[in-house]
Amino acid sequence: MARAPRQADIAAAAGVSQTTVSLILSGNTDGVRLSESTRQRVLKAAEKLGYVPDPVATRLASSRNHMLGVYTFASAFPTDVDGFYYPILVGIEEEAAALGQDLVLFTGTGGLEAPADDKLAIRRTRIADGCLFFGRQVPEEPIDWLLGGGFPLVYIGRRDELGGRIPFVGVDYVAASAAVVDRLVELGHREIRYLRSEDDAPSSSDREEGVLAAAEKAELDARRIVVRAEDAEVAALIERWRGEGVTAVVVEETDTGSLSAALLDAVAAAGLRPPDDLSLAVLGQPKDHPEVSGFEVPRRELGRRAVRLLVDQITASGPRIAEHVLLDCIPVAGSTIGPA
Amino acid sequence: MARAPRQADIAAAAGVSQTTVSLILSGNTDGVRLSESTRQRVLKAAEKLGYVPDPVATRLASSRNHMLGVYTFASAFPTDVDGFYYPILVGIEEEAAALGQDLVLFTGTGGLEAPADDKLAIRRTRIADGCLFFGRQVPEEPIDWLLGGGFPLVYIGRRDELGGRIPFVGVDYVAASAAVVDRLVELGHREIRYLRSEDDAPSSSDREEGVLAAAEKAELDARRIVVRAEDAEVAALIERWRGEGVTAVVVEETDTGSLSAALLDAVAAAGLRPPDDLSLAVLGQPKDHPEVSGFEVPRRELGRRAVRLLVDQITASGPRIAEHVLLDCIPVAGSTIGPA
DNA sequence: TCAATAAGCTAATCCGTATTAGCTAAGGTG
DNA sequence: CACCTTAGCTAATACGGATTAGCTTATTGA
Repeated sequence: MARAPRQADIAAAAGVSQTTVSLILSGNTDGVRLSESTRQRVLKAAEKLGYVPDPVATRLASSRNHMLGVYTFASAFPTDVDGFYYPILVGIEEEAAALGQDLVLFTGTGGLEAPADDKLAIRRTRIADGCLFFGRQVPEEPIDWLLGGGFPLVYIGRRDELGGRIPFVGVDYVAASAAVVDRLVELGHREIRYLRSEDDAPSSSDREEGVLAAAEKAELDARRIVVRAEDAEVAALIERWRGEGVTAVVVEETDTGSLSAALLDAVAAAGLRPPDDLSLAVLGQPKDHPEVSGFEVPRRELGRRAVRLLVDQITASGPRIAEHVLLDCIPVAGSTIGPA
Repeated sequence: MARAPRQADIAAAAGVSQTTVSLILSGNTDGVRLSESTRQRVLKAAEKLGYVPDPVATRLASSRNHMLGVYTFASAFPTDVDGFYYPILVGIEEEAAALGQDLVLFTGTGGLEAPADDKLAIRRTRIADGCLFFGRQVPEEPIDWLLGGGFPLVYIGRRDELGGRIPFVGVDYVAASAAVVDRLVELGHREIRYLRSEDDAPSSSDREEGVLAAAEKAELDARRIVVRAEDAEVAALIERWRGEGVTAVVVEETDTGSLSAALLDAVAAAGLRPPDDLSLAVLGQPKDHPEVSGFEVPRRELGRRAVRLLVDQITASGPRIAEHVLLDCIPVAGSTIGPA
């Protein structure tokens, strides 16, 4: 059971020092000069012995090992919100591969663990050159600790915590949501309702902000527009809105997609057919309903961009600057929006 | 920018040596004795400084880092065979989390790279304590190299290459497929066709083997049973089989699921309604068709089991033995099989 | 001919932790 | 009082590669 060959083994085989081997194998860009013949001898010996640098040792000595961490506060492969995060992961993997980076998925971050374990788990991320984070809430203390230590990290999703020091790649839900309402207004709608969940994730607030901004611009009565509701209450709301003369309904799309699904079901159950009986828009893309108007969240691009930002941070020489990127959504015309 | 505290810093703060700190923080189960007061002093200092062991250094020194590699020969998050491998990954993540292991996804294994890169990428897996492999083909040379070096690895899917030295967790397609045909025979079917793709993956051959075994047991004419075809040819086959008096069709389910989908479409297009007009079984579970008879591949369990086997190998003290595990499929009664 | 230069290489050290061998001082034994 | 325990701790080194300072030999210049 032969051990993996080290630089020292190559050195012995080629009759040089370990230093020489290291210099040759790592490119030797410095002022140190080595003859071409030595170079060849070392390279040949390395090839013959099947040498592969030990990434752990490399990292310890030089602090680069071409590994990016991926830290999710839930499961990296979620089963319940099936498919929502998946395209982001696809984007992450694609870009990481393109940039020659491996991915380390930190597990043990499930709900069972105590926050203390979370702290430890987050610190573990330091084994990688940098780390991507996803999740609703930011555990401020460990993240602050990582940032303070100059550890490169990028959040996926907008994060304003810690005084804006957290670099992130987010989605411009405000603009995209406003655009949807703008379009409805253009089509003559005045009685619009915006249905959102009780949950207070940043992405929800952003959408609401966009909706309200567009409503104010159009001088609609903002107070009547926003309606918070649970899935079960949606059917009753539809009935009420009919009485109020509502001509358009906008609903947010969350990661579980249950609220938009409830709305679509309720509308169908009430016998209303969009866009004739009611205009319908979803702020996001409901699963299995490509015909619904709204916008598409560039999830794959989100992943790719986050990886690029992270690698930029890792390779940046100067003092690190928190970078904040907001990606535009792609409008989806759909067939559920029509004139009032 | 304060550097992360090291054991040496704790040692200085507590007035002891780095060795003492290491012993205390790592549990010190050996014969070395330390007083309770020193213990407390060190622990307090560690707590105060916010010490976290450097995972890289730990690994370099001890050769365990609680990281399991995951090596896929394509993308870890495949977009084309969407969802087929996903449950396996879910299982891997669950079990890894349960066992306190992180996951390293090795990328750069896409189609663009030359085989030489594959070799390098595979060797890179040595950063982890062990590695899981998926994929149709086994790149024998690098795998042999890893095995030869005593590196723990487990394949997902049956692998007979390298003289059976490759540990794996597979699925007993032979038995599951035979069971499906047995059931058809019990119901009185004598003219059965087995539709499979041209592709020669082990999982395909296994299914065929099971089908043929059951056919022979029932003394059916084995030569007429197996039919290899492309998706496009399926419609024509259906027509032919009607003429031949075929009463039951069995189709294999591959990772893309395109062949079974083609068959289901063709049957519907021909106006045949199973199980009355024709009995239909799929050797696996076609996406979005839970009503079809056949069996369910325990994909999540596959992932979980592979992780367990890998961790067993890593922690095994004695000489490593290639372990081969075959999991049973879960029969799916479905509603597309009936009496002949 | 003697020093200055340059070419080609290596010794030594570091990164942070784990581990082994062994040292010291206090207490006990014959 | 010399001898042995034993408790309590540390020096030294390994792990594998990166890096810096500097050491030999030729070669050149005056």
